[in-house]
Amino acid sequence: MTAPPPDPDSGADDAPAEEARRARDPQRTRSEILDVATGEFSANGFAGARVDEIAAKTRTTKRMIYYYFGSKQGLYLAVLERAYATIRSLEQQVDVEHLDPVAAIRQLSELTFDHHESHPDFIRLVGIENIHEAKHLAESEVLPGLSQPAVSVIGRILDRGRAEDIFRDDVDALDVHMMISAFCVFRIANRYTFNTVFGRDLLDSRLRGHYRTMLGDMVVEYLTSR
Amino acid sequence: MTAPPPDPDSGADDAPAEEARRARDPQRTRSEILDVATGEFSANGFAGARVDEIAAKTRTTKRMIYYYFGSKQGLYLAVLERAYATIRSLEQQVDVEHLDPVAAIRQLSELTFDHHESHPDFIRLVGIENIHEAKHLAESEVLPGLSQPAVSVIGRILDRGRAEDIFRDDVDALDVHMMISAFCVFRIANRYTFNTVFGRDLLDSRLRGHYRTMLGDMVVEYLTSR
DNA sequence: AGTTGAATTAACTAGTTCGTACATTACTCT
DNA sequence: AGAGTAATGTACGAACTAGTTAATTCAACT
Repeated sequence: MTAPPPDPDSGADDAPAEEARRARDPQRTRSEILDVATGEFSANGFAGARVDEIAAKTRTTKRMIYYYFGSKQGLYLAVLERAYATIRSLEQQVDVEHLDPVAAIRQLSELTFDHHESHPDFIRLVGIENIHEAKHLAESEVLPGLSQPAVSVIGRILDRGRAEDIFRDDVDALDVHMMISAFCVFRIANRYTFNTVFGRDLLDSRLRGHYRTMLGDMVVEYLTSR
Repeated sequence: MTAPPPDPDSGADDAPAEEARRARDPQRTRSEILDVATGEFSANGFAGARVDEIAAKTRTTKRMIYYYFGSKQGLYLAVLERAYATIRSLEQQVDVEHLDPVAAIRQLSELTFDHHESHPDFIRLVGIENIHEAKHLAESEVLPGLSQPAVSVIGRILDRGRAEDIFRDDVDALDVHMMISAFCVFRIANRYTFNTVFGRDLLDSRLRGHYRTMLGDMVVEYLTSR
């Protein structure tokens, strides 16, 4: 039996007193472990990541990892959950109401493009989780209900576009989400093999603008055709 | 010092005599190891796959794996190389010359769609290799020169389409290849997390036709716009 | 038949890796 | 101040894993 885990969120009122001291700061210890673990898991996969290595890169010890997260799997799940929680804010940023449908869908595409580019760790974690057929993610209790907003934003854009009779009506919001994600994820996730096999770095900064507009064009042209 | 590895391809004339007997068949032993290893690596990742487990699922022993492939990495690379070699035949099947550009690019899209759907192992291996930043693949000596045909087929289609003035001219063959692959790969690779998060199985057989035409439409509409 | 070398098998080893038992320190509340 | 609890450090071990040593079997050739 391990000691009972502490309260995950015991008040956000972190006393700003004594910045220099670092002892006894569970909040910070927890998040520091998660930060390091995110990097290690995304770089080495679940089996490839080493608990000892994660501990070594932290200012705490391995004991703390087990104290807070119980097991390697528990830590991995916590990393996944935090990563998914981070992404949910994306779709909310789209200014759906004040843009016409075409501009809105293009903005959504570009926001997704930017977000994925700046969160490669998340994409790798998702890839790793898919190798394991999402069996860890399936056990998460905080995940459900995290995705509705993402889809409903797209749904509203589609509805408006159809009301104006400029969007095709044989796809739903999830299809569009998939289409955009596929493009953005592939560019990040398959960067290395693509470069090795075809000799082109999809993340070359000179190509960034090209691929960004290419994505927007692709989605818009597809939706407005017919 | 290990014994020198045998000739990888010493004649394909397998004597059909004595089907029942299985002793002393290096050709077969080798390929059986590769078959099992492909499954194990794609299911568990490089670090997660167990050499003992691979050996156990074969009719040979672990020593044979080291005899033929030298190391776990050597086996993994051999698996990768064989998987990539399998895929190269795809683009050759497109009937570029006898179809108009639009029909040709649609056929290519659908062939890619079908191929990826029937080779999930390959896609998972590529994903795993990307987690390791393609460092294993980079050491392959048989890989270079395997990808040109794939791209040149698309290049010829694009050229014809532009000669007829029906294709846009701000993308090259690699871009189109990327666009098609992204869609097909995402559908397979992210199947599990997508289903867990959004509750839709991208590989549901009832959705297959929908996504297949969606891909073709997407590529064609994009290329023919403007 | 006898020799040679490739193919195969079983048992072993040296090094990791996750997880824990136990001891200790800091903080909080009365 | 003192008791009780939360947080942390150290050291260790049981289980596992990649890779090896060494002995054995088989097939082909002379």
